[in-house]
Amino acid sequence: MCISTYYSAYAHSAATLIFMTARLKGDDLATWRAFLNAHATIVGQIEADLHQEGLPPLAWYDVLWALHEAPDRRLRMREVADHVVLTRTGMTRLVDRIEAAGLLRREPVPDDRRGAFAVLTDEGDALLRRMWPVYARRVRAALERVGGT
Amino acid sequence: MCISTYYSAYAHSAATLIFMTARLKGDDLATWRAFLNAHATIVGQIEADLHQEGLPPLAWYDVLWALHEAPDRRLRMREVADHVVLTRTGMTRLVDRIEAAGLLRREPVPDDRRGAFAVLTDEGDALLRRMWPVYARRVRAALERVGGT
DNA sequence: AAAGATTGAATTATCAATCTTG
DNA sequence: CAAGATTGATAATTCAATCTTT
Repeated sequence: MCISTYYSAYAHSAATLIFMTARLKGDDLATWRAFLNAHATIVGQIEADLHQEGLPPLAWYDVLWALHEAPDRRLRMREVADHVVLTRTGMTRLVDRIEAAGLLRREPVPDDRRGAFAVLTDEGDALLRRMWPVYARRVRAALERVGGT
Repeated sequence: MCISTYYSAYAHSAATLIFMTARLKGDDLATWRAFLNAHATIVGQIEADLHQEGLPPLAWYDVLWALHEAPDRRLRMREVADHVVLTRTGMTRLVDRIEAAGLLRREPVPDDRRGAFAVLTDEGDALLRRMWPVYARRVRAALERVGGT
């Protein structure tokens, strides 16, 4: 199994993916550095493409996508932070910026007056759809290079 | 082949690693999200461990390690930036901090008076060796989980 | 007191402009 | 003018402290 499979919260989906890995020699360092290189390269390409097209960075995409997938297109602040893997405080500020751009709005939580929902707006949904092809192009290219179907 | 193999600049080494990947269905999005999750999780664990032990962050390790591997334990600023995958400007500041900590020193380049070398100091080498086991523990754990030798 | 979320101060990263040398 | 590297202004991230509600 490849590193990424184990940590996947998405491998359960209908789209089954099976990674088989054989390492002839157990050089963990080289394996890990290869992994880091792949990540930096692909993420860098995606960020460059988005910037080129005048679109927001990857972090915004992650937030918008998480909201898009959620029931009623809304998540608690805490849940957003968990999805995006960012500190709570960083999330507050990031959501501030995305909200200022009109891509999401905050709403109170009926049952719990401490909390706040982040809710995807129609504008946010529209932008998400504009970002997707740019994002997907690079991901697909990266995966084709390694021999995917 | 796994994503990471293709992008590896290290796969040429004596420690041959062969990743074979088969995806039964071509769900690139799920594959990619698995990859992102793996990266965020493992890097987060390493950073947490380093902080716990009172050691510098991963970025410092990357710089020190690159210098350690280089001939005469030195690299041009540009070369360091390439190894670590960071902007030139960010590299200047990062090297400033590491230099202030005494872990490396700048030296002029004989042939090219524009340039500067970053040279690993003995203190830097010593710290690198203290960071290594903390770093390696997590990497090894991550790779064992996916069935490596 | 603990959980959810925000704010202020300090660190770190990014963008454009600058300076020196080739 | 292009390459190597740094600097200044700006934006984003992190840490600790705060505020409200449970």
